Amino acid sequence: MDAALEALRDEGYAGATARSIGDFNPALIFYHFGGVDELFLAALDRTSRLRLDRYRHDLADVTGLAELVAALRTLYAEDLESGHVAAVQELVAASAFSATMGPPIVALMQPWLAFSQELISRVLQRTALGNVVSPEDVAFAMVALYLGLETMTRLTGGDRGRVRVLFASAQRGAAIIEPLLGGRRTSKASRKPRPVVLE
Amino acid sequence: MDAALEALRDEGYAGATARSIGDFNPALIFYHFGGVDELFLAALDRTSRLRLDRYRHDLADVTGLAELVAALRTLYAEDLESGHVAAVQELVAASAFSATMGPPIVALMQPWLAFSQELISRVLQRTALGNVVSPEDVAFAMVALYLGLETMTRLTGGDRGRVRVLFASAQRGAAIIEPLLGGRRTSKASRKPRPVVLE
Amino acid sequence: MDAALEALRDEGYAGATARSIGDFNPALIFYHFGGVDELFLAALDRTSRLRLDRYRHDLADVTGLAELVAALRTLYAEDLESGHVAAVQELVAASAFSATMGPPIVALMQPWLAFSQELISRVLQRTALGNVVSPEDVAFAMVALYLGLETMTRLTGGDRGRVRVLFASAQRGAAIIEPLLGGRRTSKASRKPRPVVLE
Amino acid sequence: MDAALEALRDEGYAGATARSIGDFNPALIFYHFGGVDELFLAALDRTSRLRLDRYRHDLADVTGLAELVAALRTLYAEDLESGHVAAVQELVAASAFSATMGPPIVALMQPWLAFSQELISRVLQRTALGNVVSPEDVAFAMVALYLGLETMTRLTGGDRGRVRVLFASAQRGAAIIEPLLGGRRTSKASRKPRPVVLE
DNA sequence: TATGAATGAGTTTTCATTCAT
DNA sequence: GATGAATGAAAACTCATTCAT
Repeated sequence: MDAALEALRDEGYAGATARSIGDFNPALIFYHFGGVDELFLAALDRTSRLRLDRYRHDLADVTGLAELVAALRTLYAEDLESGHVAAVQELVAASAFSATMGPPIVALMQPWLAFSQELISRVLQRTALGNVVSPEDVAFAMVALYLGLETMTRLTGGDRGRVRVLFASAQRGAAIIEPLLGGRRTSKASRKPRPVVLE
Repeated sequence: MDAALEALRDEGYAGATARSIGDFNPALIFYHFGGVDELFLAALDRTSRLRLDRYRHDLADVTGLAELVAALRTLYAEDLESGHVAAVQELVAASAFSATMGPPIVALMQPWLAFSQELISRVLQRTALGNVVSPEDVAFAMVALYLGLETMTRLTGGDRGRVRVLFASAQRGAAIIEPLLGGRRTSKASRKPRPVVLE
Repeated sequence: MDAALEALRDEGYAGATARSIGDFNPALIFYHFGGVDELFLAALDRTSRLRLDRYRHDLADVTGLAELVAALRTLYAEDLESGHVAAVQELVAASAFSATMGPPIVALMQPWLAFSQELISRVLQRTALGNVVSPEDVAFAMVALYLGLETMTRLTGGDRGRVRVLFASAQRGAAIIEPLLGGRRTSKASRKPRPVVLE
Repeated sequence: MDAALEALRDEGYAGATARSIGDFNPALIFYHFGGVDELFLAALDRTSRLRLDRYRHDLADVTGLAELVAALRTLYAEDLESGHVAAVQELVAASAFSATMGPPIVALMQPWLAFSQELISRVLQRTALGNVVSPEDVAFAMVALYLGLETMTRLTGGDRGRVRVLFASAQRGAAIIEPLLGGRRTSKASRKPRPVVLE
C-alpha cells in the first residue's frame, strides 16, 4: 500500500500501473487486492483514516479563524510532504468517470466533508458570517480547494513553495479579517449542522 | 475540436480516445493535429482564448467584492454548462505528469493567472487586505478552486446545484464582508503587481 | 471468421485464443469485433444462418421418418466435415456459464429449435406418436443429441466413422419402425405446434 | 472431492479454479492430488463408480422399453439433482482437447458405454429392432444424449422442468412403440454384444 | 483530405503451481 | 498436513499511431 501511494504521488494515476508499483511481482496486487484500483482504494482508505484522526486531534480546540489557518498550514504541509494530497487528488480525479471507483471514493470523502463542515460551523458560528454562509458550502469549497491546490502545484512542477507562501498570506489575511468579523457571539446552543450528503 | 472538448467533458481525458472523439475517422486527428494530445491542446487553446476575452469583458469594470462574486457566478455557470471547466480540469490533471503536455498547458494557464492576479489586485486594493494579502497568492488559490470545484462536482455525479448554492452563499458572505473590509482607500500609486511566473 | 471457426474446431473454445486464431495480429480481432467472444458469435451467426437455410431447403419436402433420417445423415456429415457442429458445440458449452455469451447463443439456437419442432411435428403427425409425443420435447432432444454426438466424437479422437455407422443403424431402424407407426393419417388441419421458447 | 464436483456444477470447468474450490487452501489440492485436473478426475471417478453401481442395480431386471424409460427417468433426475451429469459433461467437454485429461476420461466412460450397450442389447433383443440396430450405436447415442441434455439444460438457465417433461413424453412414446415392436421373441441364445472400444 | 485496416507496445488480469514455514 | 505468499506464463484487451490507397 505504501508503494501504491508512492507511485500515485510520483507518477499519477495513469502512470501508476501494476508494474510500476513497488518492485515485486505485479500479480501480487491482483492476488492480494483483486486489482490495481482496489489496492489504491485500500491504501487511500488507510491513510485517509490516519490523517483524519490527526486532523481531528489537531483541530479539536480550534475556534478562531487565524488559529484555524495556522493549524491547517502545518497539516497541509504534512499532507503535501507525505504525498497524501497527491494520492487523494489523483484518485478523486480518476474516479470521476469510473463507475467502480466513484462510489467508494465518495464514501471515503464523506467523513472529511462532515468533519470540515463541523469545523467550519464551529469557527463561523462566532462571526458575522455565522447565519449567512452555509458551513456545508464552505466545507465543499475547502475540500475542492485542497484538491485544486495539489493539481496546480503538480502542474507548476511540484514547487511547494507557492502553497507555503499562500498559507502565509492567508494567515495574515485571517489576522485582519477575524477581528472585523468577530465579536458577535452567537447563542449558546451550538447549531447542529445539517450533514453533507454526497449524491 | 468541438468533438474533442465534448469527449473530454463526457468521458474524461483517459476515456477520450482517438476513436471516441467525434464520428469521423480517427486518422484525421493525426493528419490535422499530429496526435490526440495536440488536438486537445488546440481545442483548449481556442476555448481558453474565447473565455478569457469574455471574462475580461465582463469583469472590466468590477471593483467591489460582492460585484466580483456576482459576475463570476454567471461566468462560472457558463463554463460549467459548456464543459469548458471540465476540459481545463481534465487536461491540467492529465498534463501534471506529462513532459509533452505540461509546458503548453502551463503556458495556456499563464494569461489566466495574470488576469486573475490583476483583477484581484484591483479589488483588494481598496480593502483592508490590500497591503496584506498577495494578489499572486489569491489568484493561484482561485484558479485552484476553479479546478477543484469541477473535480468535486464531477465526483458527486455532476450535480451543478451544489456549486450554484455555493456561489449564493459566497455572494451573501461578500455582502457582509465587503463593508467591514472596505472604505480605507490605499495610497494613490496603484501598485503594479509582480507578474506570476509559472515553473 | 473462417479462422475463428477453424480454431474452434481444432483447439476447442478454451484453446482458441486470440493469438491462435489465424496468423494475423490478434489485436485485429479486438479492433474489428470488439473481443474474441464477439468474433465467435459473429462467425457462428454466419454459418448458422447458412446451414439453417440448407437444412430448410433439403428437408422441405420430407414427411417420412426414414426419409428424414437419410437426409439428416447427409447434412450432419457436412456439418461434421466443415466443423460447424464443433463450433456450435464448443460455444454452447462455453456459454453455459457466461452471462455475456449465454443470451446471444440462446438466440442463435432459437430458430434451430423452432425449425426442428416444425419438422418433427410434420413427421410425427402422420404416425401413431402424433398425439402422444410433444414435438417440442423431441426437438429439444434432437438438438441435445446433435451436440452430444459431437462431444463424444471429439472425446473418442474425432473418429467420424462411429457417427456414420450410427446413422446407418438409425436408417435401418427407421425403415422398420415407420410402417409400424405409420398409416394412421391424422386430420387435414395441421396442428400448429406451440413454439419452443428458451428461458 | 465434493467441493470439486460442486464447483464443476456451479461454475463449469473453466470457472472451477483451484482457488474457487472449497474454502480451504488451494495448495492442498496439489498436495493431495497433484493438480486441479487430477482432483477432478479423482472426484469424477468416485461418483462415476457409485452411480454406475446404482444404475446397475436399478436396471438389473429391466427388459421392456417403457420400463427402461421409467427407470432412467428417476436415475437421470438424481444425476441432475446431484450435479453428477454436470460434472461428467464439463469434464468430457474439457478433456476433448487435452492430451492429459482425455485418456483417463475415456477410460472412465468405458464401463458406462459397456453397460449401456449390454442394457440396450437386452431390451432391443426382444423387439423387431433386435437384429437391425446395433446396440453399440444406440449406447453411443444414449451417452451422447445424456451429455447433450445437460448442455442444453445449462444453456437454457438450468431449468430441469424441460427434461422432466421430455422423459414424460418419452414414457408415453415408449408405451405406444413397445407393443408395436415387441412380441417377436428372438431365439434364446442371447447374443453377446461385441464390446464397444473407444479410441 | 479522407478512409479502413493494420500494428506494436503496453496494460490488466488470471491461474496453476511452487515453496518456505 | 496445512498455510500464506509468491511466481511465471499466458491471456485478453486498449490505443496511439502508421500506412497504403
